[in-house]
Amino acid sequence: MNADASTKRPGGRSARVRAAVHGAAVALVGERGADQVTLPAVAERAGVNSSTLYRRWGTLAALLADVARHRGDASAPPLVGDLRADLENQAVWTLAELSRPGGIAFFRAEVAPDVDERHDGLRECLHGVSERFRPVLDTARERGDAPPPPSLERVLDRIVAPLYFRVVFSIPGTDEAYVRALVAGLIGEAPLER
Amino acid sequence: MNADASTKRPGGRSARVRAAVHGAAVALVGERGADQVTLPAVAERAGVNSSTLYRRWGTLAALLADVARHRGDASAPPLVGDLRADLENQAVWTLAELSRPGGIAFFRAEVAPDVDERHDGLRECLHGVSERFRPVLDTARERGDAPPPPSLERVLDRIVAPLYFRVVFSIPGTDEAYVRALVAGLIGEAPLER
DNA sequence: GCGCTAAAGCGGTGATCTCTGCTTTAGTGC
DNA sequence: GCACTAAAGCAGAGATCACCGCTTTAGCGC
Repeated sequence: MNADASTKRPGGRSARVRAAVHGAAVALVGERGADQVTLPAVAERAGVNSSTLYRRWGTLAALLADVARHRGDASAPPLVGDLRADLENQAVWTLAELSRPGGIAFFRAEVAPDVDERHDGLRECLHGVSERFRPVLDTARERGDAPPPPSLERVLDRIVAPLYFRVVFSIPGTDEAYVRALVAGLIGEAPLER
Repeated sequence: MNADASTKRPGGRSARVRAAVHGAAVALVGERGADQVTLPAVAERAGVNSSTLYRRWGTLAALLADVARHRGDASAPPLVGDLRADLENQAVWTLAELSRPGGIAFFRAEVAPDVDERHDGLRECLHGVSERFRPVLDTARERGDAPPPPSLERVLDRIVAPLYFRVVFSIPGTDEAYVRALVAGLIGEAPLER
């Protein structure tokens, strides 16, 4: 569970192993699905001894959760200062992240861990999503936008939830245009009725 | 894979075994979580030999998908002929079904099966949800309701998706009142702003 | 360079799972 | 009732996984 890159010895080897393992995990989950992946399999693909994985991560769920956490760090789009644009950007990025090979698999992994840790994984995942949208709404409110921005809860219901739902069920037509329609439906001047 | 109750010999014993296995699966998933359940464990709880499970279902995912399919058959609420009431009833029932112990676990099981069958499981699950709401909209349309009912896609986005999302992330306050607010937000005369 | 030590590698062990050939039980049609 | 056979039970083999003591490697501070 402690898998901070910055714990004790972040130098060469640990970091290399970490990177190799993360890469192998992403690859395997992408091509087999999270259910068909085991720690030994990841270890072999990464060219690393499996005992290392058991020591550093303990369980597959913990490893996948770790991967998910550090996935797409520092790639989130910046705020531009316009509510509609920012909502669209964050939503499009969220959609893209979910749609990446194994995207939902990692989402599921974070949701899935053993019953004890399940709640933590869930909270963390939801927190991550929320924190991507909260600044958007906060700055809009501080800016004093004409119609005050919707609540975070509403954004989750009207934008994030449909995205997750549609990606999980791979409903066709879930693209950028659809995201824009969702945003438009939420903050008014809905152009196209879907 | 083929697990129709009505294949070759639906008589006494097969049906009993089937029921025992389904019950054991529900119990175990409910108390341990789907990840901690194995076919031998289900077999033992059901008082059935594990080879039977391997022969009839093959994999845990297939078993759970089978259970999910036959879960809550014939318990869905009837149509009363009023769009709002019917939407609310179906949505409340869906929420209740998802919230049952292991509810999301079974949802996930249907979503999860090995990559080959994943698409089938997904399609079937989505189809099941859709078919609960489609009649509601169809009858409303045939009835010639004043504002025509929303599209099925819209119902999925605005009602079903938030429910799934909130149950998966166990967001508090996801109850009957919330469902009514969702419906109200969709078909107009939204009473309470959330 | 040189020790120090965190972390990775190696090998092995017990437990569990998955699957299969054969036997036995018990519905179903006559 | 009685034969027929689908389906369940039994037992065991092979594979894999989870885990752990010990050894070896290689960053890091001096």
